[in-house]
Amino acid sequence: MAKLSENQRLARRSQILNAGWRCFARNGLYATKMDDIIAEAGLSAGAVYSYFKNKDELIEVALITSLSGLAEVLRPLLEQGQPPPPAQLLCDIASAIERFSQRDGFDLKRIALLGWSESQRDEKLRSIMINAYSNFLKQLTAIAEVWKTKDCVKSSADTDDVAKVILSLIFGYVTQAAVIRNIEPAHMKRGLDGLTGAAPAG
Amino acid sequence: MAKLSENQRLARRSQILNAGWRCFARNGLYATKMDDIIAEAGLSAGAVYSYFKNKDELIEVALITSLSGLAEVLRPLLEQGQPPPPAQLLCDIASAIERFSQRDGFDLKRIALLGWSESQRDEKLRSIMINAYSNFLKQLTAIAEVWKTKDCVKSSADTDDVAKVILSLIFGYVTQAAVIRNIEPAHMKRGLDGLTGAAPAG
Amino acid sequence: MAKLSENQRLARRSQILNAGWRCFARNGLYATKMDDIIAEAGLSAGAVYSYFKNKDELIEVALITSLSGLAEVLRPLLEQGQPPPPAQLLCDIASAIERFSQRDGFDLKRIALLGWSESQRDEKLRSIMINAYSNFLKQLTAIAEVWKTKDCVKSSADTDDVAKVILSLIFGYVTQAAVIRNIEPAHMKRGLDGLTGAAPAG
Amino acid sequence: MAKLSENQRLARRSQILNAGWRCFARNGLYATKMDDIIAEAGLSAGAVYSYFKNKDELIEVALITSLSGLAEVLRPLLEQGQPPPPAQLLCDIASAIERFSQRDGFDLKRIALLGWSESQRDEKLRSIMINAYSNFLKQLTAIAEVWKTKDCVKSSADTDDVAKVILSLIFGYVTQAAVIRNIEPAHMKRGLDGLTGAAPAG
DNA sequence: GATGAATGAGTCTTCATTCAT
DNA sequence: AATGAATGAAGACTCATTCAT
Repeated sequence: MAKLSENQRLARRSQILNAGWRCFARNGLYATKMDDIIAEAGLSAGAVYSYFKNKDELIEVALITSLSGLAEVLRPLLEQGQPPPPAQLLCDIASAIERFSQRDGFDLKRIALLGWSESQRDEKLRSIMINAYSNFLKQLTAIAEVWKTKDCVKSSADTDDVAKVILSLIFGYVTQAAVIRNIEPAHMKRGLDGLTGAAPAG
Repeated sequence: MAKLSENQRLARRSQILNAGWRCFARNGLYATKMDDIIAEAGLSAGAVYSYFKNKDELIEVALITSLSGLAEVLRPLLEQGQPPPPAQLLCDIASAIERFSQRDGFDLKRIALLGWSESQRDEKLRSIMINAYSNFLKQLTAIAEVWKTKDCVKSSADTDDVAKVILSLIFGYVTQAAVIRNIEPAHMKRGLDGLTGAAPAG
Repeated sequence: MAKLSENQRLARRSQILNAGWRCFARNGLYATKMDDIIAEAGLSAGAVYSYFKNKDELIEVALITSLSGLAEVLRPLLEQGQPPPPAQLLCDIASAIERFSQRDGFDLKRIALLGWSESQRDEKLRSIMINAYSNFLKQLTAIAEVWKTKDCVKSSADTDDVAKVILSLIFGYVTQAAVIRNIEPAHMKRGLDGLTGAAPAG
Repeated sequence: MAKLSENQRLARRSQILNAGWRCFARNGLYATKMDDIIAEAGLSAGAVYSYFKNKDELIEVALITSLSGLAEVLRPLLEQGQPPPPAQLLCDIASAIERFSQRDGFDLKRIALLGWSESQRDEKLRSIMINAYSNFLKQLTAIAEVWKTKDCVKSSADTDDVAKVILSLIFGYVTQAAVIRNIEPAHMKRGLDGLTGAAPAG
């Protein structure tokens, strides 16, 4: 066969990675066997192993690229100069995650759960996650600053803490949506709205 | 050899379960080998297998009992007639989780991540989780009703949605504390306070 | 099953090692599959792997213990105070090797060839061999000193060089016997006798 | 593409064979992968396979041509009408082997060890070796006859046995030089001289 | 003729589980 | 009841070889 172009190689790699995502989302990291991924990718064992050193690398890349996929999706929401109020932003983020999740059997929320779990035993993965999430936190802190100027956030508040609460809400949404499957973006908006702007919280 | 009393059997079972928790928290569900648990419990393979049918059962019981342990811990906070305002309640819950976590190598937060992850491929486990979490949600809804009477929550709010948001905050706290390790109960309180009771959120 | 005594464990290990020797002698190091050894030992894979970490360790131990077996066999010949003349000693050594070789499908000469070959790519193995062979050389040097006093060796000779020549003769016997299979201990005696004690060689 | 001339084909084949020799000498027969040889030869897999049917053939040809290379080198020493005395001849042969070995990563001594080892499981290879070595033996027998006339060898000696002893010395030199790396051609001369021409060995 | 990507049979190794003692 | 040695099915990975381009 002719030498593959860089683009073709990248496409092949994506094909395998997609197969991995689908299998992992369906069965978890460990119950997924290499043969499952190989069959799902429609390739041979050798072909898969020429793109990924071993199963661990495939897992790692699958988890890490999910993370950057997520960052890509959230960027426009987090970098806008005029962020919507908290409840609306949260709803927008949850919606973006849902949209991203619905592609081709690749469920970002499930992958996120796998990644969090795996990060507890893989320090390298955890440090990559810390890096990615710290970035989100930084962006959320900046947004909280803007919110202060719009009275969405108390002027006395610590914007770092506000950012952590928002990130918690996002993580919690993902978990609840994946595990209990009782929640939609709009619920988050309405619930946070209900909690917000009422009398002082004391 | 003499028949063991019911109490002795129960103690043995706990001993194994504790060993399982420690191993799972340390290494995850799959990287933990039965031999690890056997060694950690200080028993023989045969002994462990006389208390648990197989590894899957041990995993299941470990995850499910964690869940009920958590329920036990949260009960006094969720059932009190006079709940503190949202930010304070959240802080209390996070603190309770931390206290519960610090026991003898058994980290509830890590176990929670494992459970969420595992629930994606084990429907039986997931339905048990749904049951437990639905209970929390019901209790939180009741609390949200009380909050309404205290103006901590808008009178127009849907208390189910408020409950979901509170549960998200708890889940998100657990995730953030386990993965990023950047957060303490007080941050949640201050952050939610900052977000709450400011001008209308629109 | 009951706990095995130290002796039982050692016996089991020998059983596996013997199976390895037979397989290696028959088929070489690499064409021998673990399944061959497992079948030859009459055990299960797991059992074999509980005595040897992996195939490499089994190979290493098989080669190294052969070496010490050889040393055991040669010791009485090399340590005797009154060594026979060179040609006779060589014949005795070759005979001892043959006797050692004929046990139960374990051919020391073939194993030696495998070991020499393998030593070219395994420095650890090579250094163990160097150690063992250096010992032989030392003993042979001492013998050459005795020979000098008996006029079997010129008084002007370097006994280290004499020792190296004797070792060469042993190695060469092993090789020729294993590869060409044209030689017996007596041939070495007669050939060396023919070469020795004639007119000056210079 | 244009058809390659016979000369070009032969050059290509040599190029591959040389690559094989270098790899085999470096890593042994089995740890050397076809990809190693392909890379060392600077060709493509397909190209190599158009010159050699498979790895076994490449191994066989590499070993056999080494053998004839050696014969080529030794011929002038073994066919001369006036052979030097035994110790000197041995030294000359060892020197010739060393000279031959020092070419471009191709170590004849290592290849010899591989060949001996492999001959234990490949009867075809062994019979080719027997053929080549028998030739050496025949030439050495003729030389021993000459030695008899010069009193380097006892007149009563069996020249076949003398030849076998000389071949053993050569094989032993190769082994000792490759494995222990403690020996040079001159040591063999001096050692054999020390052993020779002293008092009757008796 | 040449290429090198793809194949897939073949190996090593692990580990949950059993059961003879 | 308890033990822990033994089992063997299952899974990850390799690498000689092929063949479409």
